[in-house]
Amino acid sequence: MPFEPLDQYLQRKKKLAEIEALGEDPFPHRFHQSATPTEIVSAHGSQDAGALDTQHVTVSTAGRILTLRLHGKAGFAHIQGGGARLQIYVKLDVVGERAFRLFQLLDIGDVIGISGRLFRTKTNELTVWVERLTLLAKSLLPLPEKWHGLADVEVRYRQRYLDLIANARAREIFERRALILRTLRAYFDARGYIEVETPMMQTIAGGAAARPFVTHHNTFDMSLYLRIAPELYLKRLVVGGLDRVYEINRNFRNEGVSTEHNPEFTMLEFYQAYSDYRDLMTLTEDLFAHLATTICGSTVVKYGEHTIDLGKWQRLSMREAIASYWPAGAAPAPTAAELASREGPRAAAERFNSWVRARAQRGSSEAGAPQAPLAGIEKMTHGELTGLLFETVAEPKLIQPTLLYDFPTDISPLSKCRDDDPSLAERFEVYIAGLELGNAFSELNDAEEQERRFREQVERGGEEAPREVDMDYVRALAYGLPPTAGMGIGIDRLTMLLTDAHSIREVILFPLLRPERAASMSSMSASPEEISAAESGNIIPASQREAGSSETEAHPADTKTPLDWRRANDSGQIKTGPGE
RNA sequence: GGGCCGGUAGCUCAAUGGUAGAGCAGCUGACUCUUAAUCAGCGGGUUGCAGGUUCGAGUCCUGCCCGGCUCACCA
Repeated sequence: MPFEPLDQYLQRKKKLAEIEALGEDPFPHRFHQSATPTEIVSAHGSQDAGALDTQHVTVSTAGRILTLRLHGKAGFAHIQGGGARLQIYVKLDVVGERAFRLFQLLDIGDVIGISGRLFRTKTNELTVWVERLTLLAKSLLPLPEKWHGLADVEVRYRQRYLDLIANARAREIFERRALILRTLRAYFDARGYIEVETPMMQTIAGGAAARPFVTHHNTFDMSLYLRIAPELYLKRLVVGGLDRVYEINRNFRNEGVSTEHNPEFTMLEFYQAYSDYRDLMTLTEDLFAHLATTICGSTVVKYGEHTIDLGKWQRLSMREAIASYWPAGAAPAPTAAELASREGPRAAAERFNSWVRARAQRGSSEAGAPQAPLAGIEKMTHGELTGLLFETVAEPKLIQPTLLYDFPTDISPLSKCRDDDPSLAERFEVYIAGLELGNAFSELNDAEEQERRFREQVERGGEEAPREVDMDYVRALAYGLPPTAGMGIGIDRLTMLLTDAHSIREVILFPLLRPERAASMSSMSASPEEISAAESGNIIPASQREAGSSETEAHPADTKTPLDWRRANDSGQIKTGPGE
């Protein structure tokens, strides 16, 4: 099926036919590389012309053509392979007439194999003096334009392959993401953890407060949820004697998307028996410093305008954080003691709201300040209010690495509480650059207390509360879970931090996007006249194309791709009109 | 879902309400060390979609679609 831009697609089809007429196979099965362009550049990039000549280095390599400069009976091109670019020089009297004719029929985007010797041009660029040239794959669609590269954010995400070809930074981000994963695995493997995989499809979606995705299993005729967290399964494993486990895998939460949220995201969770959250604070500081030095070469990393030292941490209680980041206009700032008191958080939240409302009336808007008052505070518990105040007032301000501790117990249903104050949980979160990167606590291992908290959640209800109590988990605890500490780290956000990326979509290869519109998809298919024209090598000008196929163009949704269109409608993925 | 910004040739972008343009990419030709190659010529558009105002709309109005940012949602 031809794709747009049709004229260029057909033009390239025509060249393909000419190449076949030369007796060349446009899609040969194999080609032997002695080295990739990247390897050649790193091995010989520093050798001067004299050294290259005396050593007479011959190479056989392959890659995608990114630039092409023909000069009559010779020409230059750059090929890209393994991430680096290498220039090649093709001369008629070296490669012969047939190969040179092939060279003239090549387009930017074609994949070729070449062999020859290395030399340096007049301008001292490392270049292959091509002796043999083979087409390895014909490209039928033009690559993004060479000056500006690929800038359209939507195309970069939808057609990530183009982003990876055109933007070196895209490739670097995902290479670095792989390095982060390797480093994490090595770190935990070296400390006696075993990596495990637990169910992604669960009958009860637990371990976090989030709306799950629902699916259906045919044979058992039952609903299944895509997991929102692996937590409850990993702790079952600790009950089973796997004292140190970790899992790196996807979680799914049926929520909105933002620069920090994708509905599926990758999470590291690890648990270690005979430990508590203090041990994990120490581990966190060590782990982040280790990651930064391994991946960025220093504990100091740049994130946008900020310079962040992952070797220096502050520890702050949630109440201290609220008190110290309280906006000046909403004075007086609550004290930690006030926030600890029975009505303290509510009074502070009301003070905050009246400030926001008054400011809205004055019409003043300070940069970065919230525009809407806190919603739903009437129904919130003491702990929920504290958590909300923290997120509103302090979280965006936590740029330097911070371990935030003393979470309210009533927003921490899976944590042990402090011995000296049952309203506070033995829990902390990791904040860096205003991002929430990690969440850790001493795991609640009292089965009866856990069951009580679960029942309370179910009774309180709400969209994000579990529908039923996971009694098998409670039963597992009843067999005895050693004192255990556990932690989750968001891999996507961690990658953002270590690659200076400011949207989660930059670090996820294929982030969730709204589906492409049916109408625009149908424009990618061509009419029968166009296809036969393509086969005969004739190109129909757009003006005639339009006239010749106007009947079918008039209702593309009905006539071109009826199945796709109806399917999209049935599933409600595409909005078809007002009022939906 | 709300607010703000945007959608013009394949790409990056122009165009007081008055004939839709440029560069790159593409095509033809010239050119045996170029690299944003150069030179000469050619083709390429339902200005996101649908209405409205107007003698006349890329431009103004309304609705919708799509994207980005942001707020809300999201421990």
